[in-house]
Amino acid sequence: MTFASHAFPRVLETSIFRIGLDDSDKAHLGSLGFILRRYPPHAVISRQGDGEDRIFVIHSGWSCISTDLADGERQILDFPQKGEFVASRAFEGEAPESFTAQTELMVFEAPAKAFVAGLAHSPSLAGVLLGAVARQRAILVQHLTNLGRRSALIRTAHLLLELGVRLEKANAAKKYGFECPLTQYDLADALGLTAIHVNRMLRELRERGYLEFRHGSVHFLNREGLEHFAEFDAGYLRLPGET
Amino acid sequence: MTFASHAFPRVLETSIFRIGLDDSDKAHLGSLGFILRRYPPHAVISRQGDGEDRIFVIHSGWSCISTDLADGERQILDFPQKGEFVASRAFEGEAPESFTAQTELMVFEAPAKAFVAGLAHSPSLAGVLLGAVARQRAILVQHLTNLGRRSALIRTAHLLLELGVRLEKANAAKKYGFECPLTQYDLADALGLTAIHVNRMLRELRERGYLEFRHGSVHFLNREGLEHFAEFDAGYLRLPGET
DNA sequence: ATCGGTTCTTAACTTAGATTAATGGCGGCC
DNA sequence: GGCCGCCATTAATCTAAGTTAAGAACCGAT
Repeated sequence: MTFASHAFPRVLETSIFRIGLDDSDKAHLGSLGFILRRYPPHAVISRQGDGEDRIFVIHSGWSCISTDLADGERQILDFPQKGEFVASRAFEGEAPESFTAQTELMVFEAPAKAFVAGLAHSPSLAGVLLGAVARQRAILVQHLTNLGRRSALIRTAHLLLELGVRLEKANAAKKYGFECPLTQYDLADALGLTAIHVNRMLRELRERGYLEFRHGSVHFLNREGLEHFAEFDAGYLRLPGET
Repeated sequence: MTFASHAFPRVLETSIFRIGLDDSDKAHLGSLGFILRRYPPHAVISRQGDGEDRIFVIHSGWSCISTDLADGERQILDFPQKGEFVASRAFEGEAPESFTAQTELMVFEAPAKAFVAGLAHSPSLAGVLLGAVARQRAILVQHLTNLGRRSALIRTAHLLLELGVRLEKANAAKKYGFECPLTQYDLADALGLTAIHVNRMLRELRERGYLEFRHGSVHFLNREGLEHFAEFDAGYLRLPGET
């Protein structure tokens, strides 16, 4: 009994894999070789172009998945949260994305090969994985829509609302908001803006009485109003099978 | 022997599913109930919010996948091409995206349930599906990066280069370019720009000697130069297993 | 306690892309 | 043939967001 075999089932309870698996599936998941690892802040866990063959389940801490551009800029694709899984292109081929820790980060890791091979023995696990992949896709699609067709102000609000809901689903939010160690530069790289403009947008949201983002935590002041203003509908964050 | 059972194997030869399947897998695929259907231009095949349970493989024609915004605008997510598959959220739950024909469109359709159930009996098909899903994700990720961090000019070039490569892989490109029935409004909705600005960007690309887009066809004049200018690297369009 | 780095904040100015408006081409249809 | 609707094209103007610059607040390290 390693540390991992203790902690892993516990994380599953609030994870993306919590729905649709019976005990034997979960036992099976536990046998796929997930081990718990720790990365320090700013550690690059996998770099764009690597031949990557691990899959990850977040245990705690913040990280980001990003593409790196030629001129040194980056586009952040997502901030995966506790219980969510990361497998940029683990299902074969080189990783077109980087995975970087932002705070101290604890993740469960397993070799992708073992994981994929394991799917053949557990149809319900395969189904749950497809559901999780579909949810990731929906998140990416909303992000893309944000960048393409929404104003900077709404875009910023939308991202913070989304993170709020995802953290709630992972039981990692507070009643009024959530802890968020992201800098305004991080937000800018996710939102396709400059950090200066993000600062303006946060001020605007504060002045309009929607939310405060100070000292590393987001505090919703008028969440319902904000959701309406940002045309935010959390439906896309629901897991298949979740009510 | 229906029409479909004739045409379907033939399309597979140039499709996303061409690699990694042996004859028995292909026979299995053929038994999943794919039928060939025709949709007229502008037909809405599935609408955002539908409980959707079909999956599609494009046979011929152009279509788009999009999200519809409250104010009547839309963000086009992708233009799926011959041999590629479409299954917005078919793996359970409601479709957060619309699927619309742009020209006359021929597609193979099958019930998602039968397809997903079939995966359990064919591990290699499941693996190939995961690969196809990973490629779709990579396309989406490039699109997102385009919107977030690239200029309108490069963004436009990048999209046209991508479509060129995808059509070549489907054996549907000409030596110097490809037929493209998209309007500048369609491009605008994909690129997060206005049609007027797309027009300016196409003129600019023409004046710089990179490409011409006239009378429904894209003609590359200096493809290598353009790929360099647009930082375009087709690696992300490769299928796992493809050389 | 002081220094240096990182992050936040604000103001002044510039620019890429949106908006508005107008024109011409082209194909379908009565 | 002439009308109508869609699409391409261009110019003039406006605005959201970027750029540059410069402090202030905060933090850890010496």
